[in-house]
Amino acid sequence: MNSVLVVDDDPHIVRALAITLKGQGYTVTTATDGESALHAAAQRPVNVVILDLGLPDIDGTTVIARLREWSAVPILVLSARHGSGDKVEALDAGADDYITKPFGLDELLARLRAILRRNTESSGETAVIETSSFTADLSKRQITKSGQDVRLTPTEWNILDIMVRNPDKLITQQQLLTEVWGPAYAKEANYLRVYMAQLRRKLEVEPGTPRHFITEPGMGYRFVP
Amino acid sequence: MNSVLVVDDDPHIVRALAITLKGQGYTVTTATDGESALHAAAQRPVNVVILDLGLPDIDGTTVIARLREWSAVPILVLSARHGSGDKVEALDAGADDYITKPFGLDELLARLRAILRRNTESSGETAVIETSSFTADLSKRQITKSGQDVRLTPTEWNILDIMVRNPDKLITQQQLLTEVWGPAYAKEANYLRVYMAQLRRKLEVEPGTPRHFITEPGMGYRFVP
DNA sequence: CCGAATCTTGACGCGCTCTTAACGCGCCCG
DNA sequence: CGGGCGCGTTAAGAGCGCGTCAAGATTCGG
Repeated sequence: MNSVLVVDDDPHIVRALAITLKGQGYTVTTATDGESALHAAAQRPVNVVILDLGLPDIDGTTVIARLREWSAVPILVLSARHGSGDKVEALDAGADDYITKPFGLDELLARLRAILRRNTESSGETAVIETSSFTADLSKRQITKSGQDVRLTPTEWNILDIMVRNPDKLITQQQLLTEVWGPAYAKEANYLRVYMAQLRRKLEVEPGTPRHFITEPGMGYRFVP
Repeated sequence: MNSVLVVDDDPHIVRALAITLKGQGYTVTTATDGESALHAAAQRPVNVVILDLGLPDIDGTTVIARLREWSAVPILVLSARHGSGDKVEALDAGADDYITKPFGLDELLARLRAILRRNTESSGETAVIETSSFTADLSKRQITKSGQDVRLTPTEWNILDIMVRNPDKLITQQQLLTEVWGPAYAKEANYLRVYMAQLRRKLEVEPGTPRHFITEPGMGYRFVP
């Protein structure tokens, strides 16, 4: 899922971090000097770099600067030095966070989560659902059918949103009614029939014989991509 | 330029930080407890929040969570406690960075710069947006329409900025209102109608039939280049 | 302290969406 | 075989959301 590049000149630290991170579900690549770190980062895109400043060959700040020449990958810096001069230098060179050794593993992991959260949020995951007759982009709130944009009213969109987020799953009428209109309308099955017809007319190839918005008689509806 | 909200229960620290930050060119708002901090953030959008965890009324982690309910503003946490438990809690609640007191001012400023750099980098990928009727240069804050420069008021610009940074994406009215006016104005859909009309009159070829600032009835607006 | 630009606020009309009711059809069950 | 229930379809009135305009309030610069 998330890939991390760990760079430290001490093999023990590298190994300990690698084991911990793998245990958390990260994919881990390692390097013990600046050159191989830059090489590794160029070989395979990573989601975040954990970088020790005290490397044998290149100065840590230089590594950051060289990385920043072509990559915007988040960098989390480790350092044994407590002086604030190093911190300022590293952060201004383009690092995203800075921890001084010795550090708690839980803190490192928390900062890692914070960095990754920021990153995935801003890049905006594109959740796109495709069917044989239309395409739905949930983040853009946009529907396309054979190249043509389809306009949905708010209520239509609410229903579609729920259906599409639960593919192949049966959704009872009460679920839909309470989610869209509120619990007070749980008995108004009429509304559903009207709006399901609207959706089918707008999105199905043959609204008469629906292929994606399936009625399960007596129970509810089912969306099949 | 960049606005900072400083929250700390110690007025001395608040004042010292405010003076330092203003000296760096930031616009500074202050608060000495959680409630007024949330209120201040709701009144007017800020670019970053500096938050002390030890507030007299609300727990710092709760303040973070309440802020995160509606805002993605970066949060830099200060704390007197060194235990890693607090750090993990605050970071997982949605904070972006964490410094323990006492801290060096230069380190604080460096971390602030790192946070703000991240924020503007990720959003400001394409500086220039072109459409069939006008050209927008986000870094220069300049709009050109058929060779002629167009003057936009600050509010007009804020709206255009948000729309243009999210092309083809539907932006709900609440999103626009909270981003531009603050969450306190989330219900004032009137403002949007007025300003959207202004933008269309200034930027669209036919303001009556807009091609770039599209209304999605009942949902929001969409910018299509 | 004054003037201009900008923001806020209210009123009005139009179009669209939601609501609601009526009708026909097919299926299940008596 | 016939009645009832559930579902799909259609249509029409009511209400709401949107665009527009204009005037008062506020801010900002000179």
